[in-house]
Amino acid sequence: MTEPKRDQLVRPKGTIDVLAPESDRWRMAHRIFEDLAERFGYGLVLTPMFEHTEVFARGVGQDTEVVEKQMYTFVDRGDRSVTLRPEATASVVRALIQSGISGRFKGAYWGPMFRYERPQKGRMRQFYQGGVEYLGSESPEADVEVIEFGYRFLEELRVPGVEVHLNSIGDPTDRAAYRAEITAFLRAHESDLSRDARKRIDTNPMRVLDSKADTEVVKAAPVPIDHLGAAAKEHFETVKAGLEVLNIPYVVDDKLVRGLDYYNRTVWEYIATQFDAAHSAVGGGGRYDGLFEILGGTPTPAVGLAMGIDRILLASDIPLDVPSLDVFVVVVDESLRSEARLLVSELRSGGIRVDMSDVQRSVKAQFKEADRRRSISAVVVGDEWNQDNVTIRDLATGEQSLIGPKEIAQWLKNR
RNA sequence: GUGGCCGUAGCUCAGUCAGGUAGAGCACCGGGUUGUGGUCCCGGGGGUCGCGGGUUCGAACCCCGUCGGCCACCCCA
Repeated sequence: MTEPKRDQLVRPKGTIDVLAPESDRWRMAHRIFEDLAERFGYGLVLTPMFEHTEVFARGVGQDTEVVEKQMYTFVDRGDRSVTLRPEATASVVRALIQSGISGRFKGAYWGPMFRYERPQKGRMRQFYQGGVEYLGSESPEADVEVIEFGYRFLEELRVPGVEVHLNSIGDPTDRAAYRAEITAFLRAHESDLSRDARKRIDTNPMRVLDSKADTEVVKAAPVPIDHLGAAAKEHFETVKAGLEVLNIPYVVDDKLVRGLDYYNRTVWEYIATQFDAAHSAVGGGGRYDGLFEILGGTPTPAVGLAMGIDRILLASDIPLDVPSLDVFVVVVDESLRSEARLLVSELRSGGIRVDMSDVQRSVKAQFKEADRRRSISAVVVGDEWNQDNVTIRDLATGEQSLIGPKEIAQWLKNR
């Protein structure tokens, strides 16, 4: 990180700037995400980056960490309380309700999310998520498809050592009975619990299960998966069977509960095992059949996920040294500069990645730049131009030949 | 929000313990090779040592504050 000079302006705490070539990886991640979303049949959903605070307060849950202390909330000039979105699911559901769409709907989104917290690697105040929502279906096949989506995304971005941690937290009716049990258990062990855990006994007892400070105590605690109703139980079994059909490995983690209130039944996280716990969760999702109602819509079953792009790129093995140009045009004779410019323009129109120097420089310097820019080839415009030829050099092998300018595209295809 | 470590050139860092007005490698630019990169050699540009204040004849170095980064907790993406 570069430090600011005197009056220099710097970015806000917990935000990042991403420049090339590092941003090449972001571009690639975005392309893979969009491509995957299209292959899976998810249409693009655009929603505002801020909402009326109420959308998240109600949607995410009043007693969640996110709403209690992480929201970027402010009052705008019209005296409305608005909040920078800490996640997108509540927004997408709000949008669906507002546009009056009902029935099956598959949508994908990509963009920045905001949570006010102490930054650390893989945990920023503005971070990026790509996610999909599968709305209007209570079928376990929808759960399986969404889980597969995230798994393939991580596969295509070459994230090693991914584990799918899977659990079911049941339906609200199952949870009422369960809540009484977990509360009683926690009360009985109250003296051994961390302070934070004790505070949660009344507000959100289930979340004590994944508190790292309380792993010992919680080992013997009752877990939601043992308290599923018949319907939720069957749903979960079908989801597991569906994953097996697709050869998607998973581990059932009966302590996995997620931090947002709207989930029911299936919940899961993708864990990058190469990392410590702090930022090993690179994505996660769950079923949220109750959210439409919470936000004032008609009850609609739904399942969705969010992938943490920042963390995924930290874990990804996608290399940086892929070629970023097909051709770098080297101008030998300044009198041919305009011709070279036109050649660059035509090649670009033909879909080829091309660049050249914007000022006169030595041939050596231009070749150096071609190399530094990770170009596949260098095309020399010099004396040979008068015979309607250019010299094209393969920068990896050093081989070069004389070809006509129109043959460049073909040369690239053949190499 | 709590606790700890750290901030010197674009990057990675040395110099801080024993105060005397800044260094290396890499990167960048130019030349050696007046039309050929990735190797080599030579040269060059670039820093009021994160910022502010204090102590001192003198501060990158000592003290205080502040901003930022990293790590753990918390929680999650």
